[in-house]
Amino acid sequence: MPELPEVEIIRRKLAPQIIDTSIVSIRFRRQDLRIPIPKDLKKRVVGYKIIDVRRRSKYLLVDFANDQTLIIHLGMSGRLFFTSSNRTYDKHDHVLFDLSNGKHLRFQDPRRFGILTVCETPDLDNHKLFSHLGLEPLSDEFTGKRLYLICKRSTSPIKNFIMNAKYVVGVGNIYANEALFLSQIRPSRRGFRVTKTEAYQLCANIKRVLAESIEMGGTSFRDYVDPYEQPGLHQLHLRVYDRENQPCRACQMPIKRIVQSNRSSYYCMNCQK
DNA sequence: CGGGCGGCCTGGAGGC
DNA sequence: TGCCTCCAGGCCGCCC
Repeated sequence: MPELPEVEIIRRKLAPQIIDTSIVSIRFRRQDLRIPIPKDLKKRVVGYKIIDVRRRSKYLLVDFANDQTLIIHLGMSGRLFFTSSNRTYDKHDHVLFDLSNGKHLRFQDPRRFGILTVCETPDLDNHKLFSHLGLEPLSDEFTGKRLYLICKRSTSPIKNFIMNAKYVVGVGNIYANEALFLSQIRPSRRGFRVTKTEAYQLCANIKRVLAESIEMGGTSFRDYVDPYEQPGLHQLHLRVYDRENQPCRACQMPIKRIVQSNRSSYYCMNCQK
């Protein structure tokens, strides 16, 4: 499941291969993703030079020289990878891009929670999918001080809070659990009960788990692979996520699983208060 | 108005 | 081996 680190890895590996090329043709096999793929997408991007590949939250952004930006979201099960032109189709290969440098990219997404759309580059921040988005966790604007100031006002559980894209983007279930473990805070603790010191630690630990995962090539649970279809290694280093009843890596107590807002939360009863 | 939660979607796992 | 149920989860939209 691609969260911020996985999307960032895809961006880094894709960028040097596709910047300065253009899309020669696009073939759609299915257009009914979470949002229907716009009918005029081809017309807006085919034939124009790719000038940048960016990331905002879990969205991958491909900028074209004609001021159009292709917006790609991988949802839960999406994959974007290079392939040979004669490879047989998987039933979930929905979109195929042929590039001017002879490479071919496929967008595959069994669950179809993904998004493929386009907008005028200058309008991106006002786009419906982007206008409400909060801070980038790896940016310098995301600080312990700011995290403390906003979570102080929140009555909701801290885990829900750090997963809320309105405040900080890109932190999904895996990394929220991991960062709270490192910060020794239980996921059920209310935002306003997090102290200033803890908020500073939580901020640092969110940055730390995201950066660690990027270094290890991301977390590959079920679906994630990079553009060369290689899985990451971070799943081997998870401290609490998906480790119910397994010993805590710090104190050996069995890891506990609870459900919050229909999502599994994992924590150590002994280490996290 | 903050925020909880249902629903979208499919494959895989587990129970019987 | 097959059928059923449940679960995974990002994100919008609904609703309290």
